[in-house]
Amino acid sequence: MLSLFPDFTRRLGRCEHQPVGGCLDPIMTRDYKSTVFLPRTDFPMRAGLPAKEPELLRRWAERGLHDKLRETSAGRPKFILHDGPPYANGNIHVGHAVNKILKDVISRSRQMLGQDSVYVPGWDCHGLPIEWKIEEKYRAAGQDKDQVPLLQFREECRQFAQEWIDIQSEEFQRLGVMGDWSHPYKTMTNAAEATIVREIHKFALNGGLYKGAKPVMWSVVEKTALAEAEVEYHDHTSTTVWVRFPVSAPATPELDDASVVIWTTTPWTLPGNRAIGYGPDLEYGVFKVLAVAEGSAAKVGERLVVSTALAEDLAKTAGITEWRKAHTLPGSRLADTRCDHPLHGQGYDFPVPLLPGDFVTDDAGTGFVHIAPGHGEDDFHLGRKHGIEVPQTVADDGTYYDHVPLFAGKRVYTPAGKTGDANGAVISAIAHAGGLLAKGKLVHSYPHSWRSKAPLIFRTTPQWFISMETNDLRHVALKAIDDTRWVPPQGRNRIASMIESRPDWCISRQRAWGVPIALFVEKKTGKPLRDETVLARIADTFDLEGSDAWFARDPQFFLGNAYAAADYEQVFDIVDVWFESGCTHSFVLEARPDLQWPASLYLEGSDQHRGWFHSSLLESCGTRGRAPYDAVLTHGFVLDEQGRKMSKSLKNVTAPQEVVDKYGADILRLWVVGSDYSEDLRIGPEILKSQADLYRRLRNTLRYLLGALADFSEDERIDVAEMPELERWVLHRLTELDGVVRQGIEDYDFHSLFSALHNFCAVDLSAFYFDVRKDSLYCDRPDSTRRRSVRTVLDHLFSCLTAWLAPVLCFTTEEAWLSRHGEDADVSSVHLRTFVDIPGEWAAPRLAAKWAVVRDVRRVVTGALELERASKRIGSSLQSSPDVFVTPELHATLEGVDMAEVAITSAIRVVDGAVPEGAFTLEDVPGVGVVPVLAEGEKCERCWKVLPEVGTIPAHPTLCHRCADAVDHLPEAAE
RNA sequence: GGGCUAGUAGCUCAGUUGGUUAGAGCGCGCGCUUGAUAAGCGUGAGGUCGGAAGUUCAAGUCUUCCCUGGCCCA
Repeated sequence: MLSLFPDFTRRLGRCEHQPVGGCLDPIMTRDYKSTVFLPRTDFPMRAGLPAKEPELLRRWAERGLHDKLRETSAGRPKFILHDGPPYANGNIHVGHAVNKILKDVISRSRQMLGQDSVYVPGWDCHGLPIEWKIEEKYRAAGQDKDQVPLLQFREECRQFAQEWIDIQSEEFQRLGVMGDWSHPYKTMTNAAEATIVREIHKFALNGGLYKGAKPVMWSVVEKTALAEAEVEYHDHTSTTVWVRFPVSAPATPELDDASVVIWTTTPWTLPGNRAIGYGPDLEYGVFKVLAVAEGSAAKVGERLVVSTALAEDLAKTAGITEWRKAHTLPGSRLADTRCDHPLHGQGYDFPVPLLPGDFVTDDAGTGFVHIAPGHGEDDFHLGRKHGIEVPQTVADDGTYYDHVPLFAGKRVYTPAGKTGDANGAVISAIAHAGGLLAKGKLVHSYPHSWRSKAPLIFRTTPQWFISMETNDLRHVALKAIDDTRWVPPQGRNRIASMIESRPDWCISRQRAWGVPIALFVEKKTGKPLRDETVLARIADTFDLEGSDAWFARDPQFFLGNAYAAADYEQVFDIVDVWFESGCTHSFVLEARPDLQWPASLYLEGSDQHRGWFHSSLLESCGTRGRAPYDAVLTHGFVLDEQGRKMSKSLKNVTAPQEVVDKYGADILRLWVVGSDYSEDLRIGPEILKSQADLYRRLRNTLRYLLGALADFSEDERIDVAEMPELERWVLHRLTELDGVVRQGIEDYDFHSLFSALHNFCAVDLSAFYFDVRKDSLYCDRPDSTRRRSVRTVLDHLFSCLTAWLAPVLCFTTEEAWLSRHGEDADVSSVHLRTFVDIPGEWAAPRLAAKWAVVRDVRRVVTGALELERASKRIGSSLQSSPDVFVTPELHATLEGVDMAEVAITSAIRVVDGAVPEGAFTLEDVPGVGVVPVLAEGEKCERCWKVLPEVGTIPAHPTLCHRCADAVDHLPEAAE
């Protein structure tokens, strides 16, 4: 017998590509390679996802997969993930992608868990940013948008929104997001607008809605309020003044004959002063002036009250050269003291109380803040809290109203945006009255209009509010927070602390693109008309004509015959877009028969604790008494690889469109579940590359299964009881993973679910099970129990893995599924399946414990072989036939286990005995030692094992017994 | 400035009520295989657990302070 290998084998390998007749060896061996059952599949190793994914999307669309899903899952318990609407403005960014992918993974998981998971995407359409875009267009054309008819302007906004909805819809669908894309919801449809106005009316009817006032950023140049986003900050030089407010009613004797000193950068707000704020935790001093510098406005002998920490500064500024601290007072002692206004006796004769304010600090000024409720946020809230009226002093053009004593008609800012005469007039009047202690200049950051660049003022304007106290809204909302599941649980605190402290909800905006607060206010009483017939007529008209009707129709149409339009003022304010999106639960969940109220889940970025979660909660609690959701899940924000915010200037932006084009959506989806989205997520080139690596492992696992399962037939299937232990161990692992998968879905913990699956594919399957079973798959007789067992298990693996991975790798699993089952399958999409119902008999914990030991022993063997390889004594592990020395306990445990098979050696000797000197051991596997031994015999040309029997079979002189038998019983198909 | 939150190997993440030499997967180096081959297997190197101080027999884990990020407010 000639020793034909390894060279001969290599030659055979090369012969593949030559004409068959030309390479047969003269001594009539066969080309046994063709008798080996190698994996066969058309599922490519390289995915080509950017091209493949659109094909699958087309296939799903053609076959109406979404509708089919709805049909087949009719009657199942519903899972309703209610979509938070993105704003219909601009292409999607990676933050949108995270949000939508996460929603999709959750929705699909629930579907495959056996629920009817209906996802209806939606869009937020109204609001400022779209309005700007349209305004910009007119400005660019040199037109004033105020000249454009309102309805035409709104129509352009509507079209703009719709254009972006179409684009975003495409982009979302490209990510594989499954939903009712043919019937999304939009806040600008007639039905939505009608429902929104009905919800406003509910608040009007239940008394929650009231007309009040609120300070807003106001441009006197443009005569309009500005939203925060329209404001930019620039340096501005302000005139600052220190002003005495004589104490008129001291609550404590130390304040007798003293004056409280305030400091302000806006002297023009002093006519609007109604109180003084102090810091309850600050320390104050009463100082008696003993000497002053020349020209100082301070008077020797007077007593001034200021914060101790700022006294020095004041003395310097006011030219006080010597003073004595008469008393030290904690802020709390100032309570209930009243002062006079510095212009007392000239029309400013109201009391000026001292009020505690947490916002008062001793960083700058005097530790006292003059409170003008009409001209500042803190001022307004503090005044409101203490029942102080809000004086209206400045008109929309920046002049004092006629009713303002001394200063009527003076200007804060001119129509050109320059400083007017108001400051000077106020300062000189106070100086004349003896109230001015000092003045100066300050350069500081100050709000300006983004458009005119003119400085802004705070001005109180009439607005509509929803009361947090009427109908006990605050408490109802807090109770609703308690009754909701928050994931992660910190979300509960976050939103609760906001609800606890938030002021009433200002829902009015002076804008054009949105839903009007469609009410009539009776001129005589100032009260909104609460006639249900009229309100219903308004909403019903909106249903038919949209909210444009409010602007297009005669008000008498809505009022009907019962009221005269002349007696009522029609409200044209637009409702806050947060109120609109806070109503989605009504016009989507309640309106659609395929959905249900409340939602199972709301899922957005953590900023929505102040946004959509918040407004939806208040809206629903105010009208329905509970939250519109059972659970709320939040995710973090997407940062770059260094954990920095993405920005164009840093050039660290990752665009989802680019990821999809380069890697495919499945990679992006993998990244989402591979990240801990309860915290901020990071993305960038390196992270994407490693996700692509993870993907490759999963794809190749599916590919190997497909190849090994080629032509699998039901006849091959074998009962669990007849399977080898190794196969039963795999089934046990499937049982465990099934638990991990279901728990992960329940906890929305996809990261651990996913790493468990990946680990399983990499460690248990690829590195162990597949590697061990290649021999059986490639070389055993197809009708052998062992090979049939393997293929049965591979079939289960394929079935489980494709289902478990389908919610994440929605494209790849479908590709694999179709590759296996083709067009003929009863189930034409992996997404129409549910997770496999794992038979109870698969669980085998004791077997698992045993095989953990087997794998420990295996590690010692592979470790020993590695040394052999390193010293070039062997290459393939099949060239070895090691001796394994084990303790008696281990020996008993390994009873019945074919360690040669497990360790992929040609033979093995497991010896019950002490580890000999020089044997290979591993520290963490005590009682096991391996002595390498070269395998004896010849190499079987078919299975490559080195066995003594090779050469003893006359018909097949180069084969082992098993292979000779297999070759003699080749199935016809394999020939 | 306030509320919430994070910082563990190059990357993504585990680290239970404080308890041995801090783990996994990926990537990386080396070797093997060439019958999963732009694959597969084995093996190795990599961490002062953001920093400092403290509590303790013992700290990645508890306390305080600081640094660097993120979201929401002011």
